[in-house]
Amino acid sequence: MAKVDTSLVAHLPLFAGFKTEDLEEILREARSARYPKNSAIFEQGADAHGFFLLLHGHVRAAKTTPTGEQIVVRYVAPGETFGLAMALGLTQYPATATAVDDSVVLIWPTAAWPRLVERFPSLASGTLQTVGARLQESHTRILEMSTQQVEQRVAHALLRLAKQSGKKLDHGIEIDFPISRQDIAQMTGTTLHTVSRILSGWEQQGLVESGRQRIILRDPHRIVTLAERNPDSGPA
Amino acid sequence: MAKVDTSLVAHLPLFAGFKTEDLEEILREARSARYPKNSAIFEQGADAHGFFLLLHGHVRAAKTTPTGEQIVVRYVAPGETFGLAMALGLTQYPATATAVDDSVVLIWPTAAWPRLVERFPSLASGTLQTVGARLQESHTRILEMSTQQVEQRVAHALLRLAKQSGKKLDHGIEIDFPISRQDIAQMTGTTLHTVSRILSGWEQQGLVESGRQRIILRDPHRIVTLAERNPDSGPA
DNA sequence: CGCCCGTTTTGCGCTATCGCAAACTGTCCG
DNA sequence: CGGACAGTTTGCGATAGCGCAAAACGGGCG
Repeated sequence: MAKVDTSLVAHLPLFAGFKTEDLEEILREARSARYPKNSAIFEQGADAHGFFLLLHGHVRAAKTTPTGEQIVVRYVAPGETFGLAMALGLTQYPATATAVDDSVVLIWPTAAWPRLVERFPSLASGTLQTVGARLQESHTRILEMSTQQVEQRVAHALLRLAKQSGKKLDHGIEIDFPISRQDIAQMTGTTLHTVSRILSGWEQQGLVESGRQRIILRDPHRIVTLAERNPDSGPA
Repeated sequence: MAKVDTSLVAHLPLFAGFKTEDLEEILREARSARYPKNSAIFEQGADAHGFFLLLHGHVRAAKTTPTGEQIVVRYVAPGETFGLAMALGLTQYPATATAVDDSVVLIWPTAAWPRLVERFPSLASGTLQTVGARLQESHTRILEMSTQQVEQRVAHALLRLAKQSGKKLDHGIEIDFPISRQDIAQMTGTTLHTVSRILSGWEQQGLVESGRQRIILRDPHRIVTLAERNPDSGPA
């Protein structure tokens, strides 16, 4: 079991205000693991054996229906926690987590959570805020799906991804992990076909540059305009 | 400031395991208030001055877009908390809360939260579970909006309402508060017109009985079938 | 008791988006 | 270097559900 350096996590909001020795105590309970690109981290419905902190890479959390359709719940960026099932009172993971890039995580065993929370109550409050933020995002997403057209939703999704995991280039912002049309469709409640058509259109207008599992926002500002555009304002 | 009887809240999951005197200490920080039908409890964007526990009645939490469209985030039933903004790290309410029936609530001032969690850490864990459950519901809702047709979504919504706030009648289950077609549309991401058409159809088939802001599920079992029905199974 | 207003119902044309199918393409592997 | 394949593009017909408009309804209040 590798020793984990506190410097890796000390700057995270969740651990803000912790003393180095406390951090060490917390990290002592965790082990680290590496997941190669496209490998499963845990499966929806499996017993929640632990909770995770992503150190490197990118992870997709997806939910599957009984009939096999999938949606992407979220993409996890480095520094974020995931697989918190047990803290939320579940015994099984409600979604499947997959590494979309070579990824490194810290894993705490489920059993460690009650102990840690008792010892460090602020962990619970901190996690509460994290989960609260995710709840807000979910509500925003529901609002968007209820009131906006597909093009606007895709615009919002890309902007969010760019903000969370965008790499600045001189000619735009690149989303810093492999993401397919299908993935975007599953984030926005549409089909890969429609996403493809939209991106093709945007590409022609110079808004984006994209290829196989790769998207660069060339003109973020105009995409913001698109995202906020009232559907019936202005001509075609 | 009225004294609040612990027996009102002692049975709630959030307070399970609390000693009577602890409960009294917690309740001492709260005051109760009554909101008549259709009155606002707090507005989206207003400073979060407190958090709430619903004792009697029913409350609708709704989110409004900049352009004025609304969605219903959820209906709050007696025994549930709402307006937890500050516990989630927000300083303003992310939604508007309205009493849809004459309602009675307990209100804790925002400032009491840090004190209470410090004194009773299990409040944080308990709230975490509550919020976690809501997050799951949100994800389920997103999944439904992404993969199901309107009729199925309406079926699911009504079943959920019936489960949460259904009153058993000998000829079915009645949703125990006033709810309009528009409300249901805002819960399922559609229009009141479509909801009206669907309910009309169901009424003819004897699945429901409904009227002005009133819905009775006459045949819950068949509605469950509808909700689970694969869109392309069976003829029209 | 009758009026008024919010709610519900219903018709009809429209279109955004899906669904299917087929062709295309960039990458990785052998 | 040449598949083979996953991912992408694109065309085209079908349709669920929207948007608008108007009428019917039902309850509460003066």
